[in-house]
Amino acid sequence: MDISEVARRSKLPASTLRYYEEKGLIRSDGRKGIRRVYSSGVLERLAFIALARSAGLSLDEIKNMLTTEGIQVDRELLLSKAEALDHRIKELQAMRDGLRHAASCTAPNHFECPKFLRLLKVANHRWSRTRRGKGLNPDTG
Amino acid sequence: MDISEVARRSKLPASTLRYYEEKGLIRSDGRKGIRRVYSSGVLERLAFIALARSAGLSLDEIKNMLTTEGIQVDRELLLSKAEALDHRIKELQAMRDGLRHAASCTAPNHFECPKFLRLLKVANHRWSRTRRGKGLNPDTG
DNA sequence: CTACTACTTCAAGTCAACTTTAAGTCAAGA
DNA sequence: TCTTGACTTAAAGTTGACTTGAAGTAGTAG
Repeated sequence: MDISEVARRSKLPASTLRYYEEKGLIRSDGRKGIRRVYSSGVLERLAFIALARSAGLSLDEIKNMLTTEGIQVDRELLLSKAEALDHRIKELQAMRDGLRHAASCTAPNHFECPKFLRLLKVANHRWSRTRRGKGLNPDTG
Repeated sequence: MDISEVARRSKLPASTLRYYEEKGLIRSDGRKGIRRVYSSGVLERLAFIALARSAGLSLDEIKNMLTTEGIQVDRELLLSKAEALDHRIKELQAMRDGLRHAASCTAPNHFECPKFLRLLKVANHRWSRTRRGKGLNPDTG
């Protein structure tokens, strides 16, 4: 496959594929002249990267979970990422429930609604235990 | 409260509070001389913002969910955000399950493990239905 | 051979969300 | 009164993840 086919099948722009290669997340299997040639395995790899990105992992973190061949076998790392995701899932569930409640709650100001405040508090407590470093995860819904 | 107390209680740097004010997410209730004075309600507001941020919403999106007084009463908006969060939660669950499986799976290469690939595929299918615009999550930061 | 087009590299630009810096203000204590 | 220190503003800098632009190259159609 050439880069345009990978781009088409992965729905990523070619520039992103080059960028990922530069960062060491994927490899082209060789060149045909000056042009990159990819094997089909790159698509699964890109699918994994996309999923991990959408789960809020940084490219560096993702890189650490990958080898040239496949997924890193560092069980500790994998499990700790899974654990972190689990916390994040609970935050999102609290947020979702909070929004649904706010949508149906008749209180004039949600910041005075006990149920809403409780959801906020639960999530915030979890979040302060959970957060790493100083930044949040940079991703959108 | 002055800004340092809000900073201490919200665990956000004062610079962030000023930045949020500049962006219209929070307000100081007045000034004592040149200095900002806050009412305690700002803490709940900041808690909501923190939760929404950690759920992946941008400051602009969050701003749209807030009024000067509290949470926006636009049920449509709130419910659609909740819906989007629900999709995201399922992505994260797929990722988490994928990682846990990878950690325990004995296959030499996870990209050849049917169970792992199935998890990838499920998540990616959902993702392509879910994604908006062309890019992945902008992020970050 | 010439044109065309899809690739290539490298550098610079963009964006969100902050953070840092420089220069100034003000209330309080020695 | 002078100094200290926590605040203030406006502007510039930072980071991660890309994107864009300029200039060059290689396979192919005419």
